[in-house]
Amino acid sequence: MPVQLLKIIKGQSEAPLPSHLQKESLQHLQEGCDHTNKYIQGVVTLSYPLTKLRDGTDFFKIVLQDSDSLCSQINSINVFIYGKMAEDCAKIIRRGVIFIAAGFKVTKLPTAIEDGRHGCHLEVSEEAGSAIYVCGYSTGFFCCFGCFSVAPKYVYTPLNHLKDGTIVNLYGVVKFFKPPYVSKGTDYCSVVTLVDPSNVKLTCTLFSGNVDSLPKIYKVGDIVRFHRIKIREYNGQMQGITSAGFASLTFDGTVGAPVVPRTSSKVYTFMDEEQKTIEELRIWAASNISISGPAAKLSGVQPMLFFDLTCQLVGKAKVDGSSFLLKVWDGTKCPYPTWKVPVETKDLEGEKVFLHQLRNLAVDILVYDNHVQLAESLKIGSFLRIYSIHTKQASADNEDASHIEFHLHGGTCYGRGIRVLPESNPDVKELKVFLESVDLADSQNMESMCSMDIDGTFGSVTDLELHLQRCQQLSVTVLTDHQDLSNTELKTIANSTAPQQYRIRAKLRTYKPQKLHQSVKLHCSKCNSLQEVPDGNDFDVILHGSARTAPNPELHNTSWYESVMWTTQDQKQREIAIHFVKHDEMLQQPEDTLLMIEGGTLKEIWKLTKRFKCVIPVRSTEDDLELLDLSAPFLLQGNVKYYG
DNA sequence: GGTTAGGTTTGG
Repeated sequence: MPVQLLKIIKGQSEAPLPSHLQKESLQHLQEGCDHTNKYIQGVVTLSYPLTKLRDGTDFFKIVLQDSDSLCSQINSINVFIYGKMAEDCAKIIRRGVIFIAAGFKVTKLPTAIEDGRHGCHLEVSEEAGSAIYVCGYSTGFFCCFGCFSVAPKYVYTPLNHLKDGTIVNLYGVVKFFKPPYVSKGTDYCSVVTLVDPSNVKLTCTLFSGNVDSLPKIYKVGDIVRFHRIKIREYNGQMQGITSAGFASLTFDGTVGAPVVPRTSSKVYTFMDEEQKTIEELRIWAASNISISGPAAKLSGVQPMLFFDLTCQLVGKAKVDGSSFLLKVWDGTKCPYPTWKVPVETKDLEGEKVFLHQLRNLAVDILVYDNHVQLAESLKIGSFLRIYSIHTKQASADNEDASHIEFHLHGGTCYGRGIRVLPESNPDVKELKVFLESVDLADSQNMESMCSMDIDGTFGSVTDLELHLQRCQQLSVTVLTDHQDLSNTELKTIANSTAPQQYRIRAKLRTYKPQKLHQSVKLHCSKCNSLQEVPDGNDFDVILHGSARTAPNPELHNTSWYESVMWTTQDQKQREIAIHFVKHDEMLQQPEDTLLMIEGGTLKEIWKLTKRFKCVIPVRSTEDDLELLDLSAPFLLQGNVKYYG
């Protein structure tokens, strides 16, 4: 955890500290106690110049005053900060700032105790897993808690408001980028084109002697925050260029992904406001930036195309002055025979046994010219993204079989280049899991699968290829409206907050309702359950069930209905009762009559609905007539059925 | 502080 600057409002840090941390007061600090989940907060009343210890470690000492116990006898403590944190803190800590530390070590002071100071001191370092938060700059000397000025507030300029000759701060979504490469001058260079909701593009040319201080962009759609970028006019367009003090943060552009900045600077401001900006830009980008489909896998390559490959480096070799060989794999099998670059075994760096095991899965990528220097520096086992690899189909003169070659040509057009991905990268995490699942023994028996006819007939087509082919097919149903919206991945939509407008292109897997009558459901407002409306068959089953209860003669002929009963002539000899409901103690004409029926079949009920106004299927209990199962209609009127 | 590059692919 680097040193972070927080903003202060009324003495409270605005960006909340990790919730597991509890504040510890100075009085309760003791050597040997567990302070894992504690933090200490106070005002810096003294700071000493940054020095080096005998072993070269940077060392920075401050005195911290516990603002909650100003009156108590012990209200301050020495804090020793070591290493990189010392260097970082020395840059930003002044008398009067609020200092918060977690993950500290409490050690007894070997020296005499000064007035009012704690008998112990705190030790803080990156190695010890400490985290430091520094809140609010104070311009003057010590002042009372709660009246600090606010950390410098940054103003961000939308891309449509940029003016020549200014130095600005801005946010943008990466539309295009060239990963850092060695320029012909003294620096690394990275070209980044941004867009923002103003729909204005800005191409920035970023230079730095330190490759780590250039933005860590891994893919189009990443979001960046640039501080102190100079705006100039070039060829009639605004252009961004690094100025002194340029700093950047880069964020994954995926909606719903954690908002964690990728940065090289240990000290940066990042508050709730920034988090909100990133989340808003992600949602804007989701429907306004086309992110080139799913990343290609080796199993999905075709001859004559350019693609970005996320892979692991398993071997490398110098070929000649202007080209360098990288052997990589991504766990999938290229469906074509691949070119093997001839190199002497002694020139090949990499685990020999592993390379042999991977002989059917690893591919040779030849990188040229300006990429050689970077390729040479790569470590075996590292995870890479190689941008704009060219697949070339070629047939060797002395062989009949054609093969596919992978080239990373010289130059940086279209973002050609190589980038090392950290293990924390989500794509790397996914790749690692996949690589671990690959059965190498199995892959070594794949020689025969490798044979592919020259005319391009598929010898072995993996599921993934089939999937890709399906995705590439034209849609049968084409939405003619909303052409202005670009397509959004379903994953992005699932992670977004409603309401939003999207356009999708997707493969139909299933649909509901399968039958039209299922588009209406029965709903119970009490238990909130939904049930299918029974079709004719279901109703018949319910009627059969209720027919097992014989009509109860005691319930016949009451003041409000007259009953008729008969037994069917068929073998089943069902008893059927029909109760004609009276109106004003009078029976009505059939077309005005409401009747109740016990023991009827579906067919018989249909017939009755043709003749009589309303039919209610019922059954007898000991002392009353009751409706059937509520999933059956309780009232039939002509063709209309009423459900409970 | 200045230089580099200033998006638009394919030779090996």
